[in-house]
Amino acid sequence: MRKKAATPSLAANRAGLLPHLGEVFREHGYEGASLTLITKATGLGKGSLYHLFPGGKQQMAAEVLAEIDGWFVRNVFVPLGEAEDVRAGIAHMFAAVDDYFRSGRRVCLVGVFALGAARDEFAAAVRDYFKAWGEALTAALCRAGYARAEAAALSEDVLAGIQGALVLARAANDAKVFTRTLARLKKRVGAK
Amino acid sequence: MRKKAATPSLAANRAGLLPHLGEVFREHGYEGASLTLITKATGLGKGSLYHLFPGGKQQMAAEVLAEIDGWFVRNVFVPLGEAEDVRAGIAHMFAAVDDYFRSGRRVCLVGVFALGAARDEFAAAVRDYFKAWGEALTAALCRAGYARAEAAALSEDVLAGIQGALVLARAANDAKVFTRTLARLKKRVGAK
DNA sequence: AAAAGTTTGTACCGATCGGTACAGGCGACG
DNA sequence: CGTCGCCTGTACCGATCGGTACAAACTTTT
Repeated sequence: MRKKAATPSLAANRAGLLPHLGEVFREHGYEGASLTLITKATGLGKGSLYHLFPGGKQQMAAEVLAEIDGWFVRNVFVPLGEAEDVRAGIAHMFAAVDDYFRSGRRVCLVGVFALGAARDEFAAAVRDYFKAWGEALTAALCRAGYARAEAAALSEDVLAGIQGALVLARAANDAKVFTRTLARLKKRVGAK
Repeated sequence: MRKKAATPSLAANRAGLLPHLGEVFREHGYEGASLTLITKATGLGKGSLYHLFPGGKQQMAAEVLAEIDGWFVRNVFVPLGEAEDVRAGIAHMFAAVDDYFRSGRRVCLVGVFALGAARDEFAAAVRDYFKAWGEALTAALCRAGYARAEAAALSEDVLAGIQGALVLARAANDAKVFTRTLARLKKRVGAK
C-alpha cells in the first residue's frame, strides 16, 4: 500500500465518537457539556480530543449536528421523496422517528440547540434541518393527495407535534406521552 | 403606621425583578444565565441580588418558575375552569397563550428548563406546570362536549403543538410558524 | 534498529463561574 | 442631628471553564 496509510484509528475513532459526543450534548446542552463530561463519556483525554477536533467544542457540536442531519437525510428525508409508495414512505418516517427518539426517552438535540443559549452559533444548521424535513414531508403529502396548502399546514403540525411531544415527555418523565402523540399524528396524516 | 414599615422597595423590587430575571433565563437557559448577565439585565449588583435571593441562582430560577406558574393559573387554568361559557374560556386560553409568547417571538421558559441541563433541579415544577395545564384543558374540553378520552388526547395535542411550534418558530427565526400553528389548533378544538 | 510520524496524558493558562464577606452608603425614625 | 438597619458596591474566594503546550509513548516506515 502506497497511499500514506493514514492511521485508520483516526477516522474510525471519529465516526465511533460522534454518537457518544451527541449523547453528552443531548443530555447536558452545549454549555452544559463540559470537557470533563466529554472526556468521561468518550474515554478520551483532552489531548486526543483536541487532536481529533482542533476546533474544540464548537467543532464537536458542529460535526454531531452534521451527523444527525445526515442520519435524517438518509433515513427520513430521502425515503420520503423516493419511496415508490408515498404512504409507505410516510409510515417509514414515523417508524424511523420513533426509533431515533427511543420512543420518547431521547430528546431532540436540534431542538435543544434551538432553545439553548448557543442558538446563534448553530442557527443555520438548526434552521436547515427543520426546513429540509418540512419540505420533504410537505412534498410527500402532496404526492399522497393533499392540496399544497393543506400539506404544508399538516407538515408543520406533524413537526411541531413531534418536537412538542418530546418536550412534554421529558417534562412528565413519561415517554408514553410521545408514543401516544406520534400515533395520533400518524393516524391524522393517514386519514386522507 | 405602626407595622414595621418594612422597606417598600424590597417587595416592589422583587416583583418587578422577576420578569427581568425570567427573560435572562429564557434567553440563555439556566446555565447560560451567568450572574454577570443577571446583574446587567436587572441593574442590580451581586450584593443586592444575594440580599434579595439568599439562595442564589437556584432561588431566582425557582421564583421565576413560580411566578410564571402563577400567571398561567390566573390567566389560563382558572378561566378554563370557571368561565360560564366553556368555549369562551378555551378561546381565552388561546388568546392568553398568543399574548404570553408574544405571538411566537418568545420561547417557553418551562420548556427550556425541561430540555436543559438543570432539568433535574426543577423537574417537579416543570412537571406540575404541564400537568396542571393538561388537566385544566382536558376538563374544559369535556365540558365542551368531548368524550373523556378524546378530550385527553386533544389536550395533549394542543400542549405539544404549542411547545413544538415555539421550538420551530425559534429554529426558523420566524414567529409566524407559531401563530399559524396556534390558529390551526384553535380551529381544531372548536370543530366539535 | 533507527528514524519519522501519530496519538496521548499531564501540567498549565487566563478567564469566568457562583458565591461570600464586609465596609460603607443611604434613608427612616427617634 | 444622631442612630439604627436595610441595601449595595467591591474585593475576594476556590472551583471549574475551554483551550494550549509539550514531552513521553506508541506506530509505522525505512
